[in-house]
Amino acid sequence: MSVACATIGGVRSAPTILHLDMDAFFAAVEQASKPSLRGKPVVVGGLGPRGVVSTASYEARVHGVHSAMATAHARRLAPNAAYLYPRFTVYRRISDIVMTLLREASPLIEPLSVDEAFVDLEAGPSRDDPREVARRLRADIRTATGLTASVGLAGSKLLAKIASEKAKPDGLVVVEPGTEQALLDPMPVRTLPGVGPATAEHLRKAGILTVAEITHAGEPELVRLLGKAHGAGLFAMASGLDNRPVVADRDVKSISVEDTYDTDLTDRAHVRYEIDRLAERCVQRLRGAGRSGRTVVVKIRRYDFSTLTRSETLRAPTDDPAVVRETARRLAEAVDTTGGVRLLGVGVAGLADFTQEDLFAQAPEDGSAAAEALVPELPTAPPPQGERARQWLPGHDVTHEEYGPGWVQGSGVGRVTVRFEVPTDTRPGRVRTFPADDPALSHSDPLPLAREAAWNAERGLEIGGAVAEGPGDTGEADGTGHPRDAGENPRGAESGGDAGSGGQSPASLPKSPEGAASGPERGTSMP
DNA sequence: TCTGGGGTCCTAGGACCC
DNA sequence: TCTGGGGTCCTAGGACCC
Repeated sequence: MSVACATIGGVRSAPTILHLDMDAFFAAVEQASKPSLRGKPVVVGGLGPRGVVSTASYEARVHGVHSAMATAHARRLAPNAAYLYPRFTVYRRISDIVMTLLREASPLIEPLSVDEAFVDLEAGPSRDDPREVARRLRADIRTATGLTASVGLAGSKLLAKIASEKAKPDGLVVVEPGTEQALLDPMPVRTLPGVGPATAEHLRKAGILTVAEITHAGEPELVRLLGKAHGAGLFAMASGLDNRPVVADRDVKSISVEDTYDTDLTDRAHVRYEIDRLAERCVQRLRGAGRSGRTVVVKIRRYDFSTLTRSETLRAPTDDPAVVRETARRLAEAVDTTGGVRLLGVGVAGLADFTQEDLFAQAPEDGSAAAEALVPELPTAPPPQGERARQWLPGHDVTHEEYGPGWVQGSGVGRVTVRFEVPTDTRPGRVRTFPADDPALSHSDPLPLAREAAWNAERGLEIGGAVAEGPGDTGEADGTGHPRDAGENPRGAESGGDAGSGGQSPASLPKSPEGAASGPERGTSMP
């Protein structure tokens, strides 16, 4: 922590901690990419029977749709919204731009997710008023991406975060030193980080509903109610005492992958097949990060949502697919899965900093294991379901030989509907329908946003895809400008949502070999 | 139509060691 | 052969966050 600033009671005397949060990030990116969706309700998330909402645009929130809600529920609330699978590669690209701009304000930034970060302005080069820095940042982000961000400025992380929440959407809120407690006192306990449904219920039973009531109860009472760490921490927060520094470069501690299946897995061979594939994906990500790990973890969620984990710590770290697979298999096989399994996961923890090349150091009993490990054994069970149709996921990018670039609006019963428009268009593009197996239609890379392309050019950066002039020009002019909701950002996920939860069960669709990180994956949409 | 995916941190009991 | 006490590692589960 910088020494340049005096602190009083755990809060700086100047509002030099900045929290930035992009507004309805995934949905906003989709609207920037797809002119026909601007001003309209957009919901991004899993689209399958067990999908949940990652992000709803403000137009969709008006109807009561919010993050972490079952997508099926959202469809009932907002049947006319556009429902799209996430495009993580695009979000990450935009995120990189935003983080770059933040780092220019101060090298001490702590990203919390793709769309959110703390910045310690005390560590930055600027002697300007933090308010001015924040104003400039918001303007620069809008220039570079076309998207809006909300910013909170305060003397602590706690208050900066609360402030950015109040600032949404597209605002800036500064917590002036000295006003902290007056701001906190009337807020519901759920406002504090670390207070979720369970803790809130605990507190409610003790008659504690607001932050002020936490401080009034006193620290011993909180410790009694919630335990040492949680109780004491919460009491400090409620009292406005928050010394947590902004920490850059937090180290990853575990890497895991998981899939929820559209229908429960009941067959043991099928479970084993899926465990194998998850282990493979997990190791790919592990290796991609240049890491290895000692502890293999298997996660199983049963038909009744009861969730259990089994883990085993190896003698040495590994990134050997065979070792992870065999360990995961063994752990999974020791669990009673009669009744069905709705989710399986494989993870690796206890990460070490190197990629394990020395296969002999970790070979299992079987002497041939080292050799086998070089050629990862593929899952042996047959793919559970037959034909692999081409997958046209709503929201994902395609190109037609004749009509050019566009995106999948919907698919089903052997057809796919495409809207031909590109981010730089100012009017909605035309819609056309094709046979699902039309050879003229193919998947394509996402195009840069309109502002993104210009920003990249200005900085002399390579663009992730040519800026296309869209052939599909004119279209229905329907600009229904729904009013912007001044409402708050719901708690819960703005990230996550693997496209995979949708449509077709992951079981029936082998993952793209390059792993979970990118692009269209699996699932089909049957509207 | 219930309830995603990727993480972090904390607790608690037992093993094991000194 | 009345058995203390502390530290660390491992495992499992739970709460929480985005």
